[in-house]
Amino acid sequence: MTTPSFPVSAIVAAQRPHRKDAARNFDALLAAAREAFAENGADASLEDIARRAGVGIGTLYRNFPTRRALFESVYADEVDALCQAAVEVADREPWEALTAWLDRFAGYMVTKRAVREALEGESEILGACRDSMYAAGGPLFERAQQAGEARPDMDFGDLLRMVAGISATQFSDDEQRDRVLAIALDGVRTRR
Amino acid sequence: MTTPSFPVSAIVAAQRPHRKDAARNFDALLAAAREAFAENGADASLEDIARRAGVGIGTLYRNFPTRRALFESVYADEVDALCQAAVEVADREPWEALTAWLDRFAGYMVTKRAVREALEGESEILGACRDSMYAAGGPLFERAQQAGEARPDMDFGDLLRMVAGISATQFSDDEQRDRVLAIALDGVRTRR
DNA sequence: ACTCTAACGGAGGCACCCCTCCGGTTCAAC
DNA sequence: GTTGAACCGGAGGGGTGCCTCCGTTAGAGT
Repeated sequence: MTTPSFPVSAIVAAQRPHRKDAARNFDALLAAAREAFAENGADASLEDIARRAGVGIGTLYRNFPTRRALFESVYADEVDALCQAAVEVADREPWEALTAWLDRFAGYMVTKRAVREALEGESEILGACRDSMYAAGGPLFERAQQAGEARPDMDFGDLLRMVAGISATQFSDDEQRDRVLAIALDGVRTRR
Repeated sequence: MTTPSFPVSAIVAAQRPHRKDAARNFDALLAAAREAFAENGADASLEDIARRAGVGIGTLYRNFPTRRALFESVYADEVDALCQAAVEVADREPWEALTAWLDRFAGYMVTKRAVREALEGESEILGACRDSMYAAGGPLFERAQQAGEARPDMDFGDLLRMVAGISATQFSDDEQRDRVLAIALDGVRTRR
């Protein structure tokens, strides 16, 4: 949005320890945390995460002094992937590109309900994630607007929250989720 | 939906104790629980609820043996109010009646995020709540469909989840929430 | 091979929550 | 007014989570 976008996961990579065993533990912790956050939401037990990683609780705290620090690290590269997806989609027709990216975005939200909370939180890296996301998806939306495909009386933030809200909801099955999302996106599309 | 609708709060009223002090505590507990659930979601601390009600934890457990029992009782009359609103709105134009009711529904979702979870849970009274809600709102939607105002390729369950999802999301302000909701509902409306 | 420093793991103190149980209290019926 | 049944409050035992601290271990540089 305002900030230039760059791979937020680089910030995390910089914190990866140099020693071999330490690096291994660092990775195991991230993997375990990713699992745990997906299963139990953002307030998963830290002790459980250490257990899953086969690591002492002390090691967890040494690498990630706060729950938030761990949380941020976990999602940095998911956000990167999302940004990457925006690039891959850029050469399609405006509306098609936008919806393709939003589908991808929605796909994340289903399992990673925690990402959603991150969209609001205030912090160095989480802010960078949000900025990256806006920088990646925003232009897709604006292009659709300029092509006259998306309604002009809303902004990208509106759209993102709409999609986030819908995809975070529990549906009876994936079909229902897709159906509802498509209907809502119909409301975003310009009438002709 | 399938079950006939009747005031679910009557089920709760039947469990209110007869003795004066007991009845007072029962009411205080419900009020405290309503507050706590609104603030902290469905997993608010039971001990905190008892504290707020100025009552021992034992009293809470005597009246509501499980967290779920308390939870159900709290929301029964909110659901009743929602059903009542459907009646009040029934004499307006089909589309206008539907959106008016959905606005009311959305209003609940903002604060009472717990109601949303109730929409899925399985249990005697929670099931009755869901049925009541469908019985109240469903006809409004079908009327709009028959009037050619709402698209025919979706059902009331789709609509409810869409609105629930959007309103449960955190927005920067109420205006944004209303704006996004209106856009999504535009997708529900038949094109002309 | 040796060292010494960075990293390890988990015990332990604290806080919170759940739920049961029981001695004391209060209502209401007679 | 008396009385007994219904109701009360909260102490207490068990569980889980958070975070710190420190004796032990193992990698990296020489």
